[in-house]
Amino acid sequence: MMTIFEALADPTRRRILDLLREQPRLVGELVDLLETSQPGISKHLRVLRDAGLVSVRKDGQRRWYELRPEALAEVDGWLQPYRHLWEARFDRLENLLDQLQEEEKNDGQT
Amino acid sequence: MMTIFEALADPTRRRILDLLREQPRLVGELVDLLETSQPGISKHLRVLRDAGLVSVRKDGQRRWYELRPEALAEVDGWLQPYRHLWEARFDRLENLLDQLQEEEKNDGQT
DNA sequence: CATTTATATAACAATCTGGTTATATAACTT
DNA sequence: AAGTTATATAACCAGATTGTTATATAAATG
Repeated sequence: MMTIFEALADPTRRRILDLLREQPRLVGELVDLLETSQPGISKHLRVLRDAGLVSVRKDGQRRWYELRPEALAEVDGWLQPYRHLWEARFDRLENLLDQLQEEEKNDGQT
Repeated sequence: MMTIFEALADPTRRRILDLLREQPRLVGELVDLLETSQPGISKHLRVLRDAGLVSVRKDGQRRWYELRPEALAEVDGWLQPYRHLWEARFDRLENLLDQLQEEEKNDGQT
């Protein structure tokens, strides 16, 4: 079975999630919005479902697919210990830029 | 070329990043710490390098691989518009649990 | 009831992935 | 200089992934 990370690796699946972020959608809507055959979309939806990223609700012959954003907390959790590392770097970059700007101002005054 | 999301899909590559989070490492160290052949590790490192997730520094015949955490900001950025969605859900769950606990307390008193 | 519609699954082909072994390359060591 | 060490790349293979077409299934419709 696919992990969340593998599920997110495919760009079409990420687009599906982006579309479901706005609202639940029928399979047919997603087929119209993306350029992949209906069976292709159904297969992607199954992967997303198995990974816990979406849920389905039956409505007669239709299927409403809905985002389950909680599933993304796992990715966020993995990312967590890295966050301060890149934020620290951006802070340092910002400081450097501030400093350069400061120096330039001083140059202008001499 | 592989995107960051594809690079992160492989568990061995995620472990490499986790190890580099602590400190820069030589290829040989990673080979010892993970159970994959040296060429296997080198191939993963190339993928990570192409994705911008690590950088290399030559040191004689050795190569120090170092984490480039800024690259992960892209993943964080993709995740960003989802964050409030799952946080809202967790908040609601918390409220529900509080409420249940409250009701239980009241039941005890009757 | 026959037909159409919405979706899922099967079967298949092409490509990609991740691993391995063998080999190349360049830098140390003796 | 010859041998050893660290790493990268080539060549290859098995299995996975993604896409397609054909088909199954169940619900809606005339």
